[in-house]
Amino acid sequence: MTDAPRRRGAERTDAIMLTTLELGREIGYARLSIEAVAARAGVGKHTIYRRWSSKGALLLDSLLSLNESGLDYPDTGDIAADLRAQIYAAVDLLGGPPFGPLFQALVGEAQHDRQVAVTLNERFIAPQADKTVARLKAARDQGQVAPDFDLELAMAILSGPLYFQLLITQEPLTHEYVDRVLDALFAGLRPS
Amino acid sequence: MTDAPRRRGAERTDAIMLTTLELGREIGYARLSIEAVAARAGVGKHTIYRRWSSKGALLLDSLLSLNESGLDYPDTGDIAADLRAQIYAAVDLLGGPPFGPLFQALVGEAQHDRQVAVTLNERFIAPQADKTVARLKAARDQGQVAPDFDLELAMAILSGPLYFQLLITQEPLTHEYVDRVLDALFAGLRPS
DNA sequence: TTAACGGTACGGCACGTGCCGTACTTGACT
DNA sequence: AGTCAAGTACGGCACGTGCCGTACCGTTAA
Repeated sequence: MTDAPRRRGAERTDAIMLTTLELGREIGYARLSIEAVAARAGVGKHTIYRRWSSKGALLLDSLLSLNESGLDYPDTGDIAADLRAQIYAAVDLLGGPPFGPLFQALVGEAQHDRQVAVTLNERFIAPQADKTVARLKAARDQGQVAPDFDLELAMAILSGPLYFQLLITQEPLTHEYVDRVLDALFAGLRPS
Repeated sequence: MTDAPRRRGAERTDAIMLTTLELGREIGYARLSIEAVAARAGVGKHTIYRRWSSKGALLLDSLLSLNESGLDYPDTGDIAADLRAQIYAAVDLLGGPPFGPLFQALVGEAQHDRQVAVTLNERFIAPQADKTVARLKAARDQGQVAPDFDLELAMAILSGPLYFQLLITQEPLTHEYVDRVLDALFAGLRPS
C-alpha cells in the first residue's frame, strides 16, 4: 500500500504519518481529511497523493508505523501460558490509544474499500496470526495438543471474541475478559 | 433511531428505505448519498433528514426492514443441534445479499459513529444474542450444560469467529465453516 | 538540468439548511 | 352536512461549506 518510500523523502513520509496520527487522535480518524493533514504537516496535497492512493492507505501505513516490528511472542514451553501472554499483548495494543481507535477506523474503512481490507490482512492480521499459529504448531509437535488440531481454526476461535468485543459491542478489552474467554475455551464448550 | 413513523407518511418512509436498499445494492452503500436516494425516490432531502439523523441511521432502519421479525430459532430439545441451526440461519442471513453487504457497511459506520454502534447493538445484535442466550439457558436448566456455564460468554465465543470471518478476513461464511467452528468448540480447545 | 517540492486555484460532488409554493388533513364554525 | 381557515408535511430549488483529486505555478535541492 505504501508506494515505495522515497530515498530522499523518507523523513517527509514519516512527518506525514506522524501528523496523521496526531490529528487523528485530536479530531478522530473519521473526520480526518487529507487536506488538513497536508496543511498541518506543511506539505502539498500532491506530496500525500503521490505516496498514498487513499485515506485508508495513509491510515494503514500510519498504523503499521506504530507497530513496526509486530508483537513479540514468547515461547516458554507452556502453551497455555504463552497463548495467554500473546493475547494479553494483542489486547493491550488493540484496546487502547493510539493503536485501538486507529485500528477500529481502519476496519471501518475495510468494510467499503476492498484494497484496504486486503492490505490490512496481508500486513497486519496475517503476520500476527502466523505467530500464533507458529506457537500452536510447536505445541502440537511436542504433543501438547492433538495431532489433528486445526491451528488456523484455533487462531480464529481465539481471536474472534476479542474482535467481537472491539468492533461490535465496543466494550473495553481487558485481561479479565481474555481470561474468561481462555478459561471457557480450555474447559471446552461441551453441551450434553 | 427511527424518529417515530409518521401516521400519514409511513408509505413514504418505506419508499425511502426501499430506494436505499435498491441504490445501495447497485452502487454500494459506501458510495450511496442521501441526495441520490432523495432524487430517485422522488422525495425532498428534507423528508429524509426529517426522519433520519444520518446516513448510518437510514442504513440501519433499512437493514432492520429486511429482517423485521428477527431470526426464528427452534427448540427441539437438542442443544447442540439447535445451536447449529441458529448459527446456520445467522450465517445464511449475514453471508449473502442483500443483508450481508449492508450489515458490513453498517459495522463500518459503527466504527466512527457511536450512535450507530449503540443502536446497531440495541436493535439487532442484542435481540439476536438474547435468543441464543435464552436457548442456552433452557439447556442449562435441563442440566445439558454445567450450572456455572457463562451464557453471555458462550454467545460471544460462538459468534466471534463468524464476525472475524465476515469483517476481517472477509472470506465467505459457509455452513462448512460453522461446522468446523462448532466441532472444535464442542471438542474443547484443550492444550496439554 | 531535472525532479520533487509547497502553495494556490480549480471544477465537482455531497453535505445540511433555508425558503418557496403546493397539497393534504384537521377541526371549528356555520 | 358543508365550508373554510390553520397547520403541517411535502417536492423542488438554491445556497454556502468542506473536501475531493487534479493542474499549474514558482522554488529548492540534488
